[in-house]
Amino acid sequence: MNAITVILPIQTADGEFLAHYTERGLIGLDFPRTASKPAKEPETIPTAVRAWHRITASALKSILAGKEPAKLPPLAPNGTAFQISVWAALRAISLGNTRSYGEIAEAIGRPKAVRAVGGACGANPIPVLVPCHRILAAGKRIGGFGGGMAWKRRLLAAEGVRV
DNA sequence: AATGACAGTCCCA
DNA sequence: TGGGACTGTCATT
Repeated sequence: MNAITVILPIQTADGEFLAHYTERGLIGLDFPRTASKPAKEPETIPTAVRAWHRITASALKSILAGKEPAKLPPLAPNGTAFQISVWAALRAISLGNTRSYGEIAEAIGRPKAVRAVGGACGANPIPVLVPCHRILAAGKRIGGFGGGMAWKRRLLAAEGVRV
């Protein structure tokens, strides 16, 4: 495996996100940092990555504006088999809808691994596009969020979700 | 190799 | 309202 990695910035009204790519697709998306570091751009950015990045930027801005993105880049997050299955289940949730941690656990065939689903959500390397923010605790309580509760509330508000 | 902590949930008192 | 069991992953010991 070639193991190229490209990190490209995305400017939004909420700050500068950083998108991480390998030759397989998007592997990570960082929330804006308080201490902003410069994005690392190699001399030669593969043509495919440029194309993916346009799609990523468009999709990110769409969701922040509360609109379902027309298209997503190839998503290739690294993780355990359990985490991959959780993230796949998250992607099936459309904008403006929510699930509970328990519902995700059931959907992947591990109904008792509710706690672990929370862990997998927290480990999600591609927040927003892989909608970990659409997972609420039982009874529509807000639950937690790795990127900070402010972001979870911000994203849910954009999608018109009330908790 | 074992333990503790965690973005949860159900059960039973 | 509160404590215990259950579960996958990671940091720490």
